[in-house]
Amino acid sequence: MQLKTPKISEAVVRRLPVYLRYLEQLKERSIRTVSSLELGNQLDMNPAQIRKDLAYFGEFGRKGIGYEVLYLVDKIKQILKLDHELSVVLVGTGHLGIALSNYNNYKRDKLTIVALFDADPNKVNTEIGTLRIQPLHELKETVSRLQIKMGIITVPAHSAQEVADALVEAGIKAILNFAPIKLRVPPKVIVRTSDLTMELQALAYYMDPES
Amino acid sequence: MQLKTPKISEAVVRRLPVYLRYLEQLKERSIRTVSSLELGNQLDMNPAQIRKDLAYFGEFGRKGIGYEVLYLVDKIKQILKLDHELSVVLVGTGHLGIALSNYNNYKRDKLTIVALFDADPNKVNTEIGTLRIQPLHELKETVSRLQIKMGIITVPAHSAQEVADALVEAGIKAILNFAPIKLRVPPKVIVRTSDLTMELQALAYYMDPES
DNA sequence: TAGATTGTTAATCGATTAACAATC
DNA sequence: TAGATTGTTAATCGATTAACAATC
Repeated sequence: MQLKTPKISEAVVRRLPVYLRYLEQLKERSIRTVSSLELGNQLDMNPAQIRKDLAYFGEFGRKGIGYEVLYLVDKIKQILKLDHELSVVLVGTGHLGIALSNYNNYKRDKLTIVALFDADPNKVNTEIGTLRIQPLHELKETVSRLQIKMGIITVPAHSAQEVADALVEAGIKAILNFAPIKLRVPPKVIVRTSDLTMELQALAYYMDPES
Repeated sequence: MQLKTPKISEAVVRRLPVYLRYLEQLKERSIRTVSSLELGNQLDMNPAQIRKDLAYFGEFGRKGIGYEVLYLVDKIKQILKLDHELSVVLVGTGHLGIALSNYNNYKRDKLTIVALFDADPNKVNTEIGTLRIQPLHELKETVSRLQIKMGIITVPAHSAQEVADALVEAGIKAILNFAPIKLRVPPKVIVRTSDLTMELQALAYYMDPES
């Protein structure tokens, strides 16, 4: 029911989970309200930016008081659509895949990994947590039966494009890709790539050559 | 020997590994030269941006010709300091930690994970690849003996700050943090946090509520 | 009421893109 | 030479920050 949507930049969307994570902590500590100034101090961000980010989506605060923690948590979850059930499929049950599928255990939202796939016949039909690893030929049927919208790719680079194609074919709307490769998908499908080794390489730049 | 350094933005530094990754592919395919136009097409980026990014660090191309792949690969590695040996320590040998330590097997640069640590006595002294998992009380001695400059944190959120403190105390200059928490470190230490669940949450925003 | 803090407009800052002279 | 493509300046675009009236 978002009426005012002037056009939200990706930078804003990426900050919302940051706010959410901290607000969840405040919630646990039973803190009722928080100001943008306090939030900014804790997160090393400009308070004006925080107010502006939130104001894109509505008037969530009260002048002179600040933001009510419980209310804001709910609102941000709504904005991020974490209040709807959202089923996720993960392909590639190596160490990274398993690490991500453990996310289910900690989750506070309705984003759930509901199916695991792997090409390795030795892994197929073994279980991780409560989920059975399935063979890839079951992908399409499972995605449509469980109404899965989002996919995570944690397979080696050489098979990532193939898996992406299969996910798109199965009707997936968004992909979080951990393979170090640029995926080609139709424009309607959203891809976000997270390359852990590239992060390391970028960090090396800031290393002081001496010392 | 970088003389001209007008002040490079983080956005630029984060794009260099993207260029590098693609150039490595061209190198493997024995392609000699590439233009910014071609690079831009392949990477979905603006060619002017690519030229500008590279020009911050020197004149690497030739007018009318483009960039020589081998030369540019070397230059970018130099800029990112991937031509120096750079030793990395990883703390937390859960699935994510193991996934990252496998990076050693694929590496094309001199960035190497040389030590693994874990708090769990059952893991200590077991091996992952060629590395023995060490107990945390050996951290400081190992970091200084092996001249380790960079650390990766893949422990649960509740112990991440403690580990960060220990890394800083041991003399680490940069930290790549995968725990979902904002770390407090002295200003001279560089921290980059990569929160995989936040990526998923941000992606949920773009989900079409219908369909 | 006085103090605090929002939501929002205006000012600033920085990053991206376009354009083009230089030149291979 | 003619065509291609760089390096770089200028123009544009967008994001961040400051400032402040509104108001709890």
